[in-house]
Amino acid sequence: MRFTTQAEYGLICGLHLARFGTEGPVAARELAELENLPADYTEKILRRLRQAGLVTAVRGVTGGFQLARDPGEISVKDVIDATEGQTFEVNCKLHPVGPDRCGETHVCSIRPVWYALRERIDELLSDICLSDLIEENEAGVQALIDITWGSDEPEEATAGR
Amino acid sequence: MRFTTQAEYGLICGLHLARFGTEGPVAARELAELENLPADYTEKILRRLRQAGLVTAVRGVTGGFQLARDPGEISVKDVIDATEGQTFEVNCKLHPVGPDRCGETHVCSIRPVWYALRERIDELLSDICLSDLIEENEAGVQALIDITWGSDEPEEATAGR
DNA sequence: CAAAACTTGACTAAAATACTCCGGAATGGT
DNA sequence: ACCATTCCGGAGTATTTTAGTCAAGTTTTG
Repeated sequence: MRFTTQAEYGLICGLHLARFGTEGPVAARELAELENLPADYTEKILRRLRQAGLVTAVRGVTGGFQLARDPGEISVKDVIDATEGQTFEVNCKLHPVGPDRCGETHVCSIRPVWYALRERIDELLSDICLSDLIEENEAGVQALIDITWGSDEPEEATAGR
Repeated sequence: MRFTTQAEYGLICGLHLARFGTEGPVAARELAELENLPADYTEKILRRLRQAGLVTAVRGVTGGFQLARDPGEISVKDVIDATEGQTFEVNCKLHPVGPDRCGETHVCSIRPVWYALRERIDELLSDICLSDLIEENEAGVQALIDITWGSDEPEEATAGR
């Protein structure tokens, strides 16, 4: 499983606005151009961020988008929820194997695994906010996450597969 | 994002074999029938589990599938890796936004988030094995996961056994 | 009032998912 | 020795999702 481009683009947009949107709104087309994203699609994604209340839009010739609140108050989870609807979808409801098997009444030992996973995913992603990622400092972010969440085992080398 | 049916079916198959495959192999068709899964698709998924070395296959009229090792030695991650290839795919390589932006050389503050997420997902899923889920005891599994991984808030811990 | 920007929603192409199907190749029971 | 039953591998297909475009409209500024 993976996140769609909407999550990724949404994050890129959010970060762009965190970086360059402090002095007035940034136009969608301009953002797309600077970040090398497809223009129309970017516009659509910014709209979703607005609908979720993460950014505000200003119309008119000097218009554009701005973060609705402090970058420290917008988490990665917020952005993904806005663009994809949710971080991790538990299949039980929307994609049940069978109505009998996956119904609320039926006991299923697999279900708690998915719910636990979602909890842990959301835990991590709501703890990382745009302000943490604002600097183009990959090692810094890495260190921040490691400090907060720990890598239980002394990791060897690096992030490769 | 969500897991595909292959992950879910794979887990169901694994659990079925853990439950009923102790005395000789279980035929794919029979398993599918009992678990209410599409027969041909189930066969395909069992084949994947075999290719990953999680189950063994026996041909012939009394043939079928069996777990290749103890249910305590097969994790949920093992099953998902076998069926889906991996648990969480970091887009950077296979679905890059742009070759420039996502290349190894380019610095990206988002990347460590995805790698950290994958680590945490794998941590949880490799710690849960088929033997943990063998009983149709949802509350028990819930409790087990809570005990091992904690729900930070020590509340409502109905230690159901 | 015209240009530039957001808004909505329909539309399309490509990819992934969720299957089926078929022609083998083993194998065990009769 | 047959042959029904099973696994094996891969091709094929229908549906859904993703990724992105487009057109018509509204708001705002110079």
